[in-house]
Amino acid sequence: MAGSAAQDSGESLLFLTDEQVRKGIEAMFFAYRGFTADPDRILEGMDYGRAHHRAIHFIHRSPATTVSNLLVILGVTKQSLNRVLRSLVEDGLVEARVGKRDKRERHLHLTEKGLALERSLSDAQRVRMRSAYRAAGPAAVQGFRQVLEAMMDPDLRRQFQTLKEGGV
Amino acid sequence: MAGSAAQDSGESLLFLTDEQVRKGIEAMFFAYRGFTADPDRILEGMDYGRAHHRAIHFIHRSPATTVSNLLVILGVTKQSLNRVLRSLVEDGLVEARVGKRDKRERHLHLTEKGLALERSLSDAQRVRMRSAYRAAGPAAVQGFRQVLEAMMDPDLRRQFQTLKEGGV
DNA sequence: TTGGAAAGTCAACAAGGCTGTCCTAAAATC
DNA sequence: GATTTTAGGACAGCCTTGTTGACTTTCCAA
Repeated sequence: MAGSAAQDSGESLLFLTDEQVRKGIEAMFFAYRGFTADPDRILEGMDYGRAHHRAIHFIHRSPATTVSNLLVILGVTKQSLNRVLRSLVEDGLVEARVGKRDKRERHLHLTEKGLALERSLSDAQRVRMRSAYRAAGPAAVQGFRQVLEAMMDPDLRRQFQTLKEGGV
Repeated sequence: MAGSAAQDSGESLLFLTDEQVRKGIEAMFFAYRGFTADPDRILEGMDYGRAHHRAIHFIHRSPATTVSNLLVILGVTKQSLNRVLRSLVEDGLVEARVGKRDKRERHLHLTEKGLALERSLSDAQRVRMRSAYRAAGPAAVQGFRQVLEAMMDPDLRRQFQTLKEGGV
């Protein structure tokens, strides 16, 4: 049966069969495993995990960000993030500077040591990303980004777009 | 350095700036959150989590699959999977039938109750997928699939492609 | 100036990974 | 026929990373 179109209301819907969608779901599952595999390998053995990687990534991404900011971006509870941040600060990868205007806030920065780990993690992840991009081609990459963006929760999409502008 | 093209060997590489790649990484992170959000909401409150969802998905996907098969696909240890399967069997969502040719094997099937939960989970996930696909358009969807496939580990890619053929 | 909200910390618990070990039954091999 | 390998299950204990609940410090506004 292969190409049986569930409904045939014009070619704009033709591609949306349950089969297509299910394949997309599984592709997402398997691809995410690959996506995290390289950093995971680097972190295993050190006392860190994926949670530390995420914190490091976004602190690098938005230096001087506050803990609350990070909470929103990462979507975890502050207690959960706190444990991760504490170990990073203790190990001298992250510096938490008390805010000048608001002393309740802690502004987060990577130290030299933190920057070095960040670089090794993101290098590993970029190698895979880059080779996937190269294999798929520029047009595919654009489609990839469009679908991912459409898949996000609206709140997260806004977060993503803010970061996007900030970084370009 | 921001936008410096690391190497400039023709326009086929030009788009691969660090910025582009970093955005892809973050898009992947945020999109995966959205991807899992709906099933997670359904499962919370029940005694189940994402691990149960994954097992249910792939048992539904490949009925009569064995425990070993599932281990390979899910990429976890048998101890970890066993805990999940045990609770699903106890609760009457999954049936484990002793193999006829090889009595050591257990062939896994969803019961009516299991099928019902599978349906509600995959419906929720498909709604989001479908609307992302619709928003991005057919060409984008193809690119999306190409990049995801290129991002997988070769072993996982083979797993994925096997499932893909089986299902069409 | 005081009471509430916001930012952050500490403690304890749960899910779901992991390793290691031991066990049975069945199949495959010698 | 005896031995080894394979499929699967069970139990113990550990780690990471989520969660809630209770607490302090700081800020701001009534």
